[in-house]
Amino acid sequence: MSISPDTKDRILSTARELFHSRSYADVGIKEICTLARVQKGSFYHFFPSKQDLAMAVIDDMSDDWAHGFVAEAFDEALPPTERLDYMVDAVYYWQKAAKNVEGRMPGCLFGNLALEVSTRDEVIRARLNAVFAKASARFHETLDQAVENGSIPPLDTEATATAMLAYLEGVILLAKTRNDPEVVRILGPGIKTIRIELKPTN
Amino acid sequence: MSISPDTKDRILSTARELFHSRSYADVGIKEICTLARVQKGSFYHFFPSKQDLAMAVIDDMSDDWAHGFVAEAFDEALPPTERLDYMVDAVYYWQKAAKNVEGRMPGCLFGNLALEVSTRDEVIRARLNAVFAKASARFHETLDQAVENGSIPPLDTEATATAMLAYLEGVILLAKTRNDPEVVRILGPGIKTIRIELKPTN
DNA sequence: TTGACTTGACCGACCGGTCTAATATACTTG
DNA sequence: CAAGTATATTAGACCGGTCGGTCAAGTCAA
Repeated sequence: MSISPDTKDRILSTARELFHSRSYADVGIKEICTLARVQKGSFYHFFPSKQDLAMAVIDDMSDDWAHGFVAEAFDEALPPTERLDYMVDAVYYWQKAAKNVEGRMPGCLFGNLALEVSTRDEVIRARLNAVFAKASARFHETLDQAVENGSIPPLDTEATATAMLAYLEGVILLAKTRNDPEVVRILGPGIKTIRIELKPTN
Repeated sequence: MSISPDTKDRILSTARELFHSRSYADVGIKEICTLARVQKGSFYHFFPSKQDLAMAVIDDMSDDWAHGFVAEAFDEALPPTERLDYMVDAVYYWQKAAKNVEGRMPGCLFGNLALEVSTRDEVIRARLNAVFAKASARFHETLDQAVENGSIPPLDTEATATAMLAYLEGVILLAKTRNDPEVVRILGPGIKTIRIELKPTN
């Protein structure tokens, strides 16, 4: 078989799909290799361990997000409130599409991995935490702008931003457990009502 | 060795601890047996499979909750708003205590299992869904009473109840990823601000 | 010729689960 | 009560399969 320049990419995207639609522990390297049409030796040429693969998958998807629908959702041209709507809609349509293809709602890869491995693997946990921190920062900017232009009353924008991210993850968790993307559509709008008040600065 | 009448209970509580502090896939039956001081033959005498064990663990913990702090939190004697505070506080102190003992925040067993196995195991997924439905029902009652006694304006109590549960799970997810129970204390109060409006009944 | 990449056999450890034999308890009799 | 029997429980060796990971021998392009 000839050398294909995209071997690493094939491994990465295959692993990403499998980890997302099942779980970290449930997907073996052998299975990834088979689906990616790669031999084990090649795999370990590119990734020293399964843990390294997981890190690469996380980075890969995080980048895709940052340059994909997250960038669109948090477009500075959009009014702050609409950005939240956009985000919820994007999650809804994404999960719905995924369910139509696979029959099951995969949920959020980061959330899935976080709950599965963060008590066992400090390195992965830290990486996932960084991804969440970045996501939270986008909400934070949005809220700061909303407060600045007066569209919402002052509040603890940093805490509320994190709260909104938490809410989104929680909604996805429940929707996945119900295997019903409609949960996202119904509960999603609630994200705009979350408020954490400023701590009195005395 | 003598026959001990609580073999099944030992297996159950050991499995519960291990599943909670690690994950379903990461904990083997052999390890459970060793810690519970039980032989494999005995294990499979009481539980036909690992899946059955998981179901039993879920039921076990669900019952403990229902008769434990959930019953206290949703005590009808408490004003509805205080019940939400109680719930958040309980989660906070519980997670904090667990972290002090084990060094890591275990999060919510149900949430953990839901994200790990619900794409692979319909039976467990359905059971977890039922547990969430029961929890959501408690929030629902609470909100109905709050609306009834006028302490909050009318809203879609059913959807909001689910949204609150989602928020709680999301907060726990983020806290676990940060391995910091303080996240629960800081974001927790936000649960009372979540509102999902009634759909216009036309 | 070098070095990146591929091949696929191989490794020990562990997985969930099975099985037979032993043992303790409970139930039935005389 | 004693003896015998059925049943519940325990003991632990054993099974095929899979796990993450290794390795020596190639194959290719530069």
